Formats: sequence, structure tokens, C-alpha cells
Amino acid sequence: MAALAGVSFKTVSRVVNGESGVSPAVADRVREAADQLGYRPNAAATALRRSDHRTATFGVLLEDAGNPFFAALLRGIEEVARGNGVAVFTSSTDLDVDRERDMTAAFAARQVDALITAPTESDAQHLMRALEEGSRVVLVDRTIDGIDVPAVLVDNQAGARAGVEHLLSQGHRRIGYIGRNPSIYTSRGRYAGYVEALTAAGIEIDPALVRREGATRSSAHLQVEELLDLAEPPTALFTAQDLITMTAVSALQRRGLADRVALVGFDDFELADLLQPGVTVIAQDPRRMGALAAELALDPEGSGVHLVATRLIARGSGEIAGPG
Amino acid sequence: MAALAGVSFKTVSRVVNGESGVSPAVADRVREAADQLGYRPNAAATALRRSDHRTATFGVLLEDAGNPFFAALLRGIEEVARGNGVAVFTSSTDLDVDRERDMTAAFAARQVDALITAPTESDAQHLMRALEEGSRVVLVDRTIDGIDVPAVLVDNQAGARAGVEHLLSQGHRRIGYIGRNPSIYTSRGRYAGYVEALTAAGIEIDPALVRREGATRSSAHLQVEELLDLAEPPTALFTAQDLITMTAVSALQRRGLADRVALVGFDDFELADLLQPGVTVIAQDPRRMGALAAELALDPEGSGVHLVATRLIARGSGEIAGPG
DNA sequence: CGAGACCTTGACAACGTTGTCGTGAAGGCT
DNA sequence: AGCCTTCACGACAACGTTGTCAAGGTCTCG
Repeated sequence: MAALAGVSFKTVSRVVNGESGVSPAVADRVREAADQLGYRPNAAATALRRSDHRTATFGVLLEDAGNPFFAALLRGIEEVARGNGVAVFTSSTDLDVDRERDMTAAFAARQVDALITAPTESDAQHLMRALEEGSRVVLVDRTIDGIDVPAVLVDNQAGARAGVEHLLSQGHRRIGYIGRNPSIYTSRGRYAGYVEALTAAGIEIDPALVRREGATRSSAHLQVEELLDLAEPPTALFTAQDLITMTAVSALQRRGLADRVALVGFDDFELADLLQPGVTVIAQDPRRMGALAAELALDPEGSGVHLVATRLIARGSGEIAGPG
Repeated sequence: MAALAGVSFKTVSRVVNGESGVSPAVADRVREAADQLGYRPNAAATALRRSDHRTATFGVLLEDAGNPFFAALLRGIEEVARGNGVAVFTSSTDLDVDRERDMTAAFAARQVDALITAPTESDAQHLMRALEEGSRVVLVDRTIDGIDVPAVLVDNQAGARAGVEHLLSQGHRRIGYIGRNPSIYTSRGRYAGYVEALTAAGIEIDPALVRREGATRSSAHLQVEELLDLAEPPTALFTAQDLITMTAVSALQRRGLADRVALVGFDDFELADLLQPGVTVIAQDPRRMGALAAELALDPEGSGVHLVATRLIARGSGEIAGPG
């Protein structure tokens, strides 16, 4: 390569990196030779040698790339990354703490410039280590204590509160809550919003109407069934995540209750408008969240907690009137 | 690190890589020191120096990680990769040929062990180069001529034929076809299956009922509308991809035709069973396809075309009787 | 007890780049 | 013309590892 252009390999490096101090004639010759041979700098060597240790690589760690929320978030990250010549490692954790740690380690060993992660647990130690090793860390969707890094979050509490208030305004008083394990950050905020809305309306929380166990689809199904089987079942449901909402729709339909029990879910999802009735949701903007996170990851000055707004999309299921 | 254990860094390398020729006592001391310091080998240096050039890294290039089909495929790849200590780069191409080439180049520059790709176009040149540079290449969902690499495909033609035959067996004769641009590999096979089924039934293809333009959701919407607006509209639709199917459901519902016009779609999708009527589909198994592709990528001997079966899932929309 | 085989360990080169510095030529100034 | 500055380029070290080889120690066996 260097030989073909008749220059030293250092000059090639200069041309490829757009450094000054190369005469236009030589630069052209080098570029020509590079094109002809299809020369590409070896990323490993570059990463190894550069003083800034930049690899133009991000690591992204999400709960599940198969979940539409995270899939959209990933797309948002990808988009910004691609625009900046950054390649993106992805991995899903499925809420498995060990897997999260392993993948954090795997990405850190590969010297990612930034780790964008939706952390599963409250332990920040593995992230601290990634920081020490020179990766930036950006939290997305979830945050944890004890680590000062930029984060892109949603005001889960306000969103959930708005959803529950929407049900209250339709005359519902017995509103069931089905969410995931409180160990999940988003789950805590959403439940707090539920409590806040009911409390503000002077309604006491009925523990029998609250289900916060499990994180799988089948467990969610069981929770919905149990709520509907109560002697005094709820007249409305607030479901705190897309998959739970879908499960609830399924259960309601199977019992022929889809147009009798009101439903508002957190997270928008595909086809929510085509179901009968359409499903009223608190929508997030995961793509924007991802893009924002990637921008924070790119910017060495990026910091702070960035809140992305939610909005209520009324489609029918949330507008079923209560007994009032 | 080496100093703490009182050995040379070469011995550390031996212990970390599990090479033989280190006494147990020394190995223990090294491991202890490594734990204490949180030592992690620098992946760039390893990749640079190893004679086999293994980076334990895959690149995955799909049309759209936000599409549930590809999202599931990616999860399948991830799973197998993680089990083998391989990290996965991902990027979506959105059918953009330039982007595909750019990302192929970006992954090749990062010395991925394998590139798993659903190629957009018929030009194999960029893949040839990746091969020359030492990456394995595995095709998934789509294949192209002029390159001999392992592939994981679906028998699109047989699947589509089965779907159209299903509609024929319900008495339909005017069956509309809405698919994507024939430049897309899967699109060609699925259309061929449609033609094959109709021809075998002695029905001539009516060009007015066939729409194969565009690849976006809004264009699909237009196609459905146009078919339904025909003086002699089809009594059944065969939609060749998940997003088109969803679009068709939406259009049919809007016109109140959902239980009058039969519908069979290629690709299963979330909530297909909860729509009214449930949507009959030709289901693929994208997760398995991804896992299989990853296994082929891992195995230096892996080769050949692997077909993954489709199956028809009847849910109602495909069982609406025709005029016959 | 000595020769040879084997085992453990370290020294050193090498991977392909970037950072630093030196060198020689060209250009500007008096 | 002579000196100083600037510019273009190359030589060389260095990044953190792996591969190769040699050195020294221990063991085996006659």
C-alpha cells in the first residue's frame, strides 16, 4: 500500500486521518493507491495506538431487543451512531444480572467509547469499572443511585398518574394495577404514579387490586385472571408495560370483557389502534430516547438527567365509563 | 498486574488464555492478582496479535431491527453469540444499498469474525471483500448469486403457495397480492408462490390484482385501498410481509370489510390472534433462523443453504369463505 | 550419578497503527 | 548570499498482547 504510492506508511496514516502536512500531490497518490488496493485501516491497531483510545464503538445493553420499546430505542441509537461513524454492539439482558455484568465486561474489554445501558439492578459497581476503564456511561430508561452519569429517562410517575387520572375521570373507582417487579426502576415510578393519582382522588389503595409480581408474560396473564376473578373485580385496569397490556387485552377478550372493563396501558405498541376497542396508552418516544442517549454518549460534555415527555393516546379502551 | 503476581506478563497471558505449561501454584497467584486488580485483556491488542485474527465479534446487518421479524432474528443470533463469548455489532440498512456497503466496510474494518447479513441487493462485491479480508459471511433471510457462503433461508415460494392454496380452498378465485418491490429476494419467492398456486388451480393471473411496488407502510396502504376500490375487487388478499398485513388489516377495518374480505399474510406478528377476526398467517421462526445463522457463523466448516420451515396458522381471517 | 527428556518460565519480536521527533528542502528576510 | 523559519516527509518507539524460542530446573531411567 505504502509501497504502491511510493511513500512511508506514516504518510498513509496522515492521509487517511486527514492530518495536515501532506502535499496535495502525494495525498492524491496515496488515495489512489488506497482505492486500488481497497485499503482499510485496521481498527484494532488504531484503537491500540491512539492516545485518546477512541474506538468509534458503542455498547448497548437493553432488557430485550425483541421488545418493540427497546427495539425502537435501539434504532434511535443506531441512527445517531451511524451518522457519526460509530459501530454499535448490542446485547439483551432479559433482566439477568449476571448476563448484564458479563456483557458490560465484554464491551469494556473491547474498549467501547460509551456504554448505553438500561441497568437491571441497583448495583453500579460494574458500571463504575467501565467508567474507570475509560468508557463513558449513559443510562437510558432506567437509572441507579451512586453513579453520576448522564441519563435519558421518562417521568414514569407523571405518566402513570395521568393514565390513572384518565380512568378516574371516566368514573372508575376500583382500578386494578398490574405491573412488574418493584426491583425494576420504571416499575417503581409507575406504581408511585398510580398511588399518587388515587390518593389525590381520596381513594385508598386496595392491595387486592395491586399486582406487582413477576416479569414474564405468563405471570402477567395469571395476575389479570386473578383480578377479574375477585368477588368485587376492578372496573378498570392500569397495566404498567406493553407486554402486560397485550396480555390484559388477551385476557379481557377471552372473557368477553374487552368493552366492559376499561384499560389504560403504559407504552404504546403496534396495532393498539386496530384492536376492539382501541387501546388507550401512555406513549413514550423510545426512538427519541435512543437518539438522545447516543448524543449524550458522543458528547464528552454531556451530562444530567434528560426527561422525555409521555403523552396519553385515547383510543377507546380507556374511555369506557365507570359505574359512577 | 504481572508485577503483583511476581511473574512476567507472558505468564499472565498464558493463564488468561488457559494455555498449558503453567504450574498450578503460579496460575492461582496470577488469577488472584487479576481478580484483585480487575484485569481484563485488551481486546484490540489481542485481535491485533493473534495469528488466527479471531476477535470474538460478529457483525449483523439487517433491514430493520425495529421490525419484529428482524428483532427476533437478532435475538436468536445474540443468544448463540453470547453463549460463545462473541459480541455482536448490529446495524439496520432500511434497504439502503449505500448504508449496507458502509456498514459492511465498518464491520470488516473492525475485523469481525463473521458477518451475518440479510443482503439488500444482488451485488455481492462488498461481501466478497469482507470474505477476502478474513471474515466469514453468512446470509440470512435473503441470498444473492455469485457468492458461495452458508445461508439460512425460508422456502418463501412454498410458504406463499400454501397460503394462497388455503384461500383457494375456501372458495376464493379473485385473490389480490400485495407485496414489496421485486428487487427484494423474499418478495420474488413469495410472488412466485402466489403465481404457482393460482396457476395450479387453473386461474390466470390478473395484473390488476397484483401490487408489488414500494416497500413502505404508506405505499402499502395505498395499494390496499386501490385494490378494494376496483370495480371488481378481490374477495381475498394475500399480503407478503408483516407490515403490509398490518396495513391491510387497518384498511379493511376502516372500511368495515375485515370479516368479508379474507386475508392471509406472510410472517406472524404479535397480537395477530387478538384482532377481529384473528389474522391467518404463514409463520416463520425468525429466532431459530438467527440461531442457526450464528451457529453457521461460528463453525468454520459450516456451509450450504439451510431451509427453515414455515407453517400456516389459521386464526379466522383466512377462513372467510369465498363466493364459490 | 549422569544424560536426556520434559516442564515451567521469561526474553524478545511482531501485529498495524499513531505520536514524536529529526532531517532536508524550500521559502522569506535582511 | 546567508540565516532563520516553515513545510513535507520519514524513522522510530510505543500501544498490549501472542508466538517463538531459549534457558534453567526437575524428573526419569539406566
